[in-house]
Amino acid sequence: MANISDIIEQFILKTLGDESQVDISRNELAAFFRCAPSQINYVLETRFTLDRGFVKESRRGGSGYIRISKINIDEDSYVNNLILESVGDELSMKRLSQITEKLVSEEILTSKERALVLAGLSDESLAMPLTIRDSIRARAFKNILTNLLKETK
Amino acid sequence: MANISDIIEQFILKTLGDESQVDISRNELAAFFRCAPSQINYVLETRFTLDRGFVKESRRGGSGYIRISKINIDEDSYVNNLILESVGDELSMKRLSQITEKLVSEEILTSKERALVLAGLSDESLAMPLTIRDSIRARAFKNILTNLLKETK
DNA sequence: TAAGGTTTGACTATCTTTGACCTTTCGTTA
DNA sequence: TAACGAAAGGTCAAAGATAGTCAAACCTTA
Repeated sequence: MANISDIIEQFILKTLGDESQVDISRNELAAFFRCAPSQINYVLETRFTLDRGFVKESRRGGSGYIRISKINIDEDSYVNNLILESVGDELSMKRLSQITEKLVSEEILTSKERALVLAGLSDESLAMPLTIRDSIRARAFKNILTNLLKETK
Repeated sequence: MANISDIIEQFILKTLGDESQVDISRNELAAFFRCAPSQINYVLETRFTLDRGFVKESRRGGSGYIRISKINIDEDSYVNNLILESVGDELSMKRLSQITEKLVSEEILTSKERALVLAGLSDESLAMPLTIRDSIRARAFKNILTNLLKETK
């Protein structure tokens, strides 16, 4: 963990703290970390994703900014939305990892439960052609989520 | 015992020492031992296997790494035995249900965790030909159990 | 000397960093 | 008030940095 992207990610998370949103200046941040401004976009794209529970808005021009907000969720409707829309017909391991990360932070899953899900639906577990792996994973994960809704009640 | 693979194996074991995990850099190690980088993969594949109690993760790109973790293979002989012997190469839903029931009664799994596993590995989740479904399920379940050992540690 | 383990290298996949060029917004000035 | 320029942020592709895969060549050993 010595690459600049991880460091910037940590910095932003720390800046966020318990707040639900934070405004940053792309150029200032880039200057502070002595990196290309587009590096900031890269960090935002790869780490502050919707799957991890972040939403971004921004504005250009004088006094422009990038605002990062944590989404706050109603448990059932969040899980419902995952099942009905967000997950879709194919699910990569990477997305699964991010989504379950968010579920843990919302205490919908424990981290042990997350680990079980990740292990059970890993590429290694689903030893089959790439073409169908992601669709099996999507289906299995949606089944798990459906089960979760049942449990809650 | 003078081949480079054995030497690298010893080196990694020594680096691990009492720690439960260690991160290595494939290229650095290869350079240090003046061997092809893929030699490192060979050593990991043949010597740091699940059966011997190791789990690996890795990341590519800038500041990539290979992380090797020891799992607690002797301590939970019941789970370990399931992995190595009882589950086998094929696993029906019925048998999975029985085994996980037992795991719940042994308090190795909570009933919610059991429900997640059953949902994720159900026939419906694993929508594929019967001929391979049970073998995929066996493999996935063994991965889950292995992970359980990792958590325990 | 056949079988199986080891070594190597070419090719591939993934993640990160950088820079050139594009677009939007705002304030100023003719 | 339209035009312009400065001050943001956005996009994209190339280059760099790692790790993974696979098969051929090589070596050891029963």
